[in-house]
Amino acid sequence: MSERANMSRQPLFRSFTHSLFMSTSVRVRFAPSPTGPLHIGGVRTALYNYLFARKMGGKMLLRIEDTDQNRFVPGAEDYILESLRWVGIEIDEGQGSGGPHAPYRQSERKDIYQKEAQRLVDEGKAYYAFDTAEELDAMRKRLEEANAPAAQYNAITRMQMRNSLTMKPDDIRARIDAGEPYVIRLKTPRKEEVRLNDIIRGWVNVHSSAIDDKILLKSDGLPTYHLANIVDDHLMGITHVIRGEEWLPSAPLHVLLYRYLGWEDTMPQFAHLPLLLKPEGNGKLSKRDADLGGFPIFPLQWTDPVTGQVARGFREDGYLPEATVNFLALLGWNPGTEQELFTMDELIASFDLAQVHKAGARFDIQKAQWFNHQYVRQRPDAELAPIVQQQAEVAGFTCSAEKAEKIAALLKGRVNFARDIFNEATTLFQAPASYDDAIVAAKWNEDAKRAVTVFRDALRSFEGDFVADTIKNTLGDAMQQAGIKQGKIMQAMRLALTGLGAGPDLMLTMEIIGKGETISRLETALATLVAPAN
RNA sequence: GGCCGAUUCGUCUAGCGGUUAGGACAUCGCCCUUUCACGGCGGUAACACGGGUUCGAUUCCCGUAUCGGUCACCA
Repeated sequence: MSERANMSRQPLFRSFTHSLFMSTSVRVRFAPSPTGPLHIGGVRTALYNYLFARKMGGKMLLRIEDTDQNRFVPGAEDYILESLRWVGIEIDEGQGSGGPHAPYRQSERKDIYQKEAQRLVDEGKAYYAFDTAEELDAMRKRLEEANAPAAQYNAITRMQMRNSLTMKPDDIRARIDAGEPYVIRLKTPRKEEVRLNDIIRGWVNVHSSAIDDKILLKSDGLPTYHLANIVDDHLMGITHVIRGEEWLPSAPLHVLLYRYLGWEDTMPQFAHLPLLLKPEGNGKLSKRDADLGGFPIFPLQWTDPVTGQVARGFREDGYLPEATVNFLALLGWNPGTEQELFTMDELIASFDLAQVHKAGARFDIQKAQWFNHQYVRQRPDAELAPIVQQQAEVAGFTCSAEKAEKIAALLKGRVNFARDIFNEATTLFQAPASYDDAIVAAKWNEDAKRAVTVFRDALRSFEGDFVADTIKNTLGDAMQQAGIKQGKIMQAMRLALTGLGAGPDLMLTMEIIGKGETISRLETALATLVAPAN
């Protein structure tokens, strides 16, 4: 008795403090299930929660919803934490950060849910059910054959099933004492209109007859999502539940639960976010789309601990966190202005739940690439340099920090991904091993040969700083003296130096490879290339 | 199928009774340039359909269609 009283005191106390804080402080939570890598849609949900929390000066919580022991995947929780950290979502309270409502892992809060479920049973708002999986199947089959509107365990069918509403009290006690497995089901009212005012969607009405007698507590003693999320949101003082649209159909059930648990006056407000859809075709975005389209739908790379299969991640694919966030933020929300590029602080400043779009958004990786392009070109050269340097070293070249920085400056505006800078820069490390045949045929003629020869000679006697400006002057003067129109021979010059017909600024290219290498490449070209037959 | 939700250029979206229906991505063209890009400028391109309400509907209401979600001892 005293133990029981003691147990119920804590939640009551929390409930009281909760209502005190309610009016002054927004508290939101991101509550993923550690069943694998966090989907990019989950990251967006977390982001919207975070933006809202920061905007309102509130708190962002992280709760791990691991009430399904069968679906537990090792490493998934760490993956979630690391993903949020990578995109820059800071957790104020919760798993990994601690806080006054610990533990934040639902599997460690078992007793709390059991007590609340028991309370509902005691108050006649829920009941024990002993039906086996086979009996449930049989019931559904029977109802389907009878063309019942809905094959569900509800106010009508519950009286034909094996539960504490149909069985004798002694029998019930005996079965429980004997350890027979049972679940606790919500006694959903037969006729009742359940209303809910969604921040994004407005009023949503559902008749209770459409809600079945949901299982609240499973036979393994753990709660289902429905019970756990209500109990925790209440105890943790959550003021706004911002989650995916897939929860909208069960939201009325949640309202009912708040009511039955006696917490309706402090019930959080709901906001159901639109879903992320496949780039083309029907349905929601899935891993299959990622494999097919060759793009990531997970924030970080993930290796399945069982199959060893690797799923690509935004981070490993070269997306910058700020680009990922910017892209995600605008997938379903927009401030109504024409601004496209936002820092996290700017997102926070302009974010508004009421402006979240209602319809699902197709996932368009091209837009993500464009955002990445914007952020790559904005990045200081010094920050891009180490990436270039590392790739160069992996490829077997030596590359000074200075050179890497120059390369970054030369190429960052041309690429979508930082790693493509090096891919476009190979001619800056290596003399051409071959020459583009089409360009040779079109541009390598007597004038070109003479131009390259004259320029080489000019460089041999060149003194001073070998930089773009002086190189340009040297080339210009040499061509003028030789009576050659510069425009006519530039592609041949590029061909001689890089073997290619296209590329970044040639003067800067020469500056980066240096005078000696420039002369050497020109000589090699003169020795190797023959003019076409005419 | 029942229930819930949604529906503006190919895509992301602005619009909240009267607009030449705006922006961005993509696409096309032009300019810039030694080239390819980048960048700049410009073009093509949308209110799902049918009824109402209204002097007037992209906007409000009702149907239809289509799409999405959901109907587990998963979240």
